[in-house]
Amino acid sequence: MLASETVENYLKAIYLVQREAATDEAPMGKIAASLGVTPGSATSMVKKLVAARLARHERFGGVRLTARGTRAALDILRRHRLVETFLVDTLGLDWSVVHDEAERLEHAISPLVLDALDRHLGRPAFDPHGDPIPRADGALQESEAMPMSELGVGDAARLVRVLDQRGDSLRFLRASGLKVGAGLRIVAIEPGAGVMRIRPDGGAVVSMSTTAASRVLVRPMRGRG
Amino acid sequence: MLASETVENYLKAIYLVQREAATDEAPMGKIAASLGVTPGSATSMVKKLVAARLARHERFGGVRLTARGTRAALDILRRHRLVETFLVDTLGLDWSVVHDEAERLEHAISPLVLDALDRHLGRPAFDPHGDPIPRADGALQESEAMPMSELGVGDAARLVRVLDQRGDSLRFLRASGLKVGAGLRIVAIEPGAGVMRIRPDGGAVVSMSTTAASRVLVRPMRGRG
DNA sequence: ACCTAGAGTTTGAGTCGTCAAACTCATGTG
DNA sequence: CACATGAGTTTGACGACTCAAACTCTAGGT
Ligand SMILES: [Mn+2]
Ligand SMILES: [Mn+2]
Ligand SMILES: [Mn+2]
Ligand SMILES: [Mn+2]
Repeated sequence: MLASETVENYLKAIYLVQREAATDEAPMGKIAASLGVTPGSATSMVKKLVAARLARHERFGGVRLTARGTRAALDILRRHRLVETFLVDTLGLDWSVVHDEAERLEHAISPLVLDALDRHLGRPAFDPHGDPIPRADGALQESEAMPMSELGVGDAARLVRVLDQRGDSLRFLRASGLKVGAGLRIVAIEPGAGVMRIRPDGGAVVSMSTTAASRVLVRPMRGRG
Repeated sequence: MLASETVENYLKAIYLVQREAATDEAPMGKIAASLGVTPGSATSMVKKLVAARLARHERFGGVRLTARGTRAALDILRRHRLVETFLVDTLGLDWSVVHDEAERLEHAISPLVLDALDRHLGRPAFDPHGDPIPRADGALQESEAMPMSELGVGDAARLVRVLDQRGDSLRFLRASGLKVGAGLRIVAIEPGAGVMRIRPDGGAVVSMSTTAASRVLVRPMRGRG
């Protein structure tokens, strides 16, 4: 709203980097990398965010959003994920392309349009990738899930979320029958090769690296192991 | 696409100013005014458009888009009007607010999203204000219509288009029952006061200045005068 | 304790789009 | 025909954002 498109992108990037850091601080280099910008650019923008009381930062330390910064980031994340949901559910686009589209559209959505979109979509709680959609008041509840890579041979599970937003990853998953809500079973693990073999319900067995599998979140089901 | 958001706004503005000029040339001052920018800013941007072969211009003369510039402007106009149609038809927003929303969204719509939107809306030919939507190939057909101000007392007509995009004008028209497609009849004209009185089908008589009425386009119907 | 590799910061410069204010031009009225 | 008026242009400056490259700090290993 008050923030420029660039500031919005930084806030969202810092929020996401911060979430995935153990220390809950976003390293400057990861912020820069996630925005495709040099570390120098990130440093100078973070200075502005600090001046605007949206982030805290001390020289050579990590970046942490303030309450206001976090609130703003969640607002942008809400726009992003509602737009993704709209693009898939209403317009029928593939889940592998909507992230990039939403990356631009998220900045052009007014509160009025956002609310109309939310109502039109039936106030969804999750986006097409299983990411939770922050509510209008900023509430965000992550779903209970574990990395698919932690399952054992014979374990059954339901796919609930895909963290990797890269188009080719998403296209591979869709082509394999691994979509949000799908059931699956681990049929083999090759620790030496770093590969696991997975059978989606009603589909053919596919192989994935365990690192790729660690970015796919599942909810285990009781099923004969 | 290749053009920045600012360049897109200039192209669209020049196109629209050019269309309403008798000479088919856009005066620099009108371009500047329609964008809310100083004449100096418009002059320097037009220089860039000329360098990019999107417009032609000679010092102290009018601005005229090249074929490429016109094509680009029509593409932006298509995005703008399809977005407006979506906001009204799909999201249920009021026609008085969608222009400003579309002014931002039009720059964030990729060809992929545009086509999905077009299909979802049933490839509409007109936007909520009755403005024709340029086709994907750049074809644009203006509808046959005359200013309501040129009707005489007793004439019946159908409202086909509203040129004025100002929110309060549109809210007044909607509140009066004067929406696109509505029938109406002129019940009185006061040339001295510059006012005409109109009765929308099934509604109460309302007064409008003839200048306001000249921005409302109608198609006359055979009806007893 | 040192010292180095890597992470982060600073500086200086460049692009884009804007404005204010000084300037130039075209025109039509006296 | 002069010249005032208004339209358009130029200039110089600024803010927002970016990069390359020089610089500085921190941490880990020896
Ligand atoms: Mn973005
Ligand atoms: Mn998502
Ligand atoms: Mn616009
Ligand atoms: Mn319109």
